[in-house]
Amino acid sequence: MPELPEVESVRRSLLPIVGARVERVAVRTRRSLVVPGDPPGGFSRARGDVKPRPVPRGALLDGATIKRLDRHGKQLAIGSGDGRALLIHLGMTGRVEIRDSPRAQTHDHVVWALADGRRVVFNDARRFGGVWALPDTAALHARWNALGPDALTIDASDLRERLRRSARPIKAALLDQAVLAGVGNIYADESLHAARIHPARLASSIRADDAERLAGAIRRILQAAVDAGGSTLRDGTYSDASGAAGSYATRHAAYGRAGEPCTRCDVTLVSDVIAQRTSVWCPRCQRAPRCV
DNA sequence: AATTTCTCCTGCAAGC
DNA sequence: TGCTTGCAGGAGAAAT
Repeated sequence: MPELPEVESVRRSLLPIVGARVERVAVRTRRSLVVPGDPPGGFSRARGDVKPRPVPRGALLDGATIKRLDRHGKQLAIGSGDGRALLIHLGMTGRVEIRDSPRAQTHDHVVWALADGRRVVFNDARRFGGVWALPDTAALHARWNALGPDALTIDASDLRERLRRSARPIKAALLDQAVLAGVGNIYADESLHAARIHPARLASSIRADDAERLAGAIRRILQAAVDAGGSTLRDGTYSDASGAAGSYATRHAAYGRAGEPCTRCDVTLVSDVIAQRTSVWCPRCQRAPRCV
């Protein structure tokens, strides 16, 4: 499942399309696309029989030259340089691929045909992801300003300030993109394990020393995962734009390891649902809060 | 206002 | 072998 390291790996692997011109765009699944004027939450979540609006010419960068690739948290922006941008959420199973072959694949939803013959494809089996057509830089800034700071550079005092007034489990707060942008279920469990913090502890109980360990763990783990090209799980769902898998899954200490020994103390890792997400932790290293 | 629950969707694994 | 069932989960909307 793509989180910050996977999205950053996708961004880097897409760099070879900077400078290319988009000749034409094919929308195969309108529901994976949101253009200005679509209902809140995107066309796919509209109630009733809402007729999809046509996609305005140029909204998907057709005719434009790709100038920049940016990322904030788990969101990727492909910009044309004149302010128009494509904002891409990978959701659970979303992929952006550069292909030489024109052959369509199952779950291809949007295809950008470049003037040099390559194709950039948004493919998403589970369709939790999508592409947002943004008309100008203000639209992109509005979306990204609504998110917390990028997790790769979070500092301890900022993190603590953001958690201080929250009566949720720390796990829920870390998954909230308005608190911190980029952490999902894998890296939340990895960071909490490294920082020795129980996932059910109240966010407001995080003290300065906890925040110091947690912010440091988040930055260190995310950077290591970026360096490894992200986490490709056994199901193989994730790979970058060139099809390369990431190797960080071999270094997971908590995620997916319930029932296995803790890498730090050998005690068997346990698992339960916290904040509506399967969570794995070490009952010795990450001490439980009183009422759990 | 803050927090939790519901919902979307498909592929895969386990069980019979 | 082929069916059913359960599970995985990001994040917006709806409910509490």
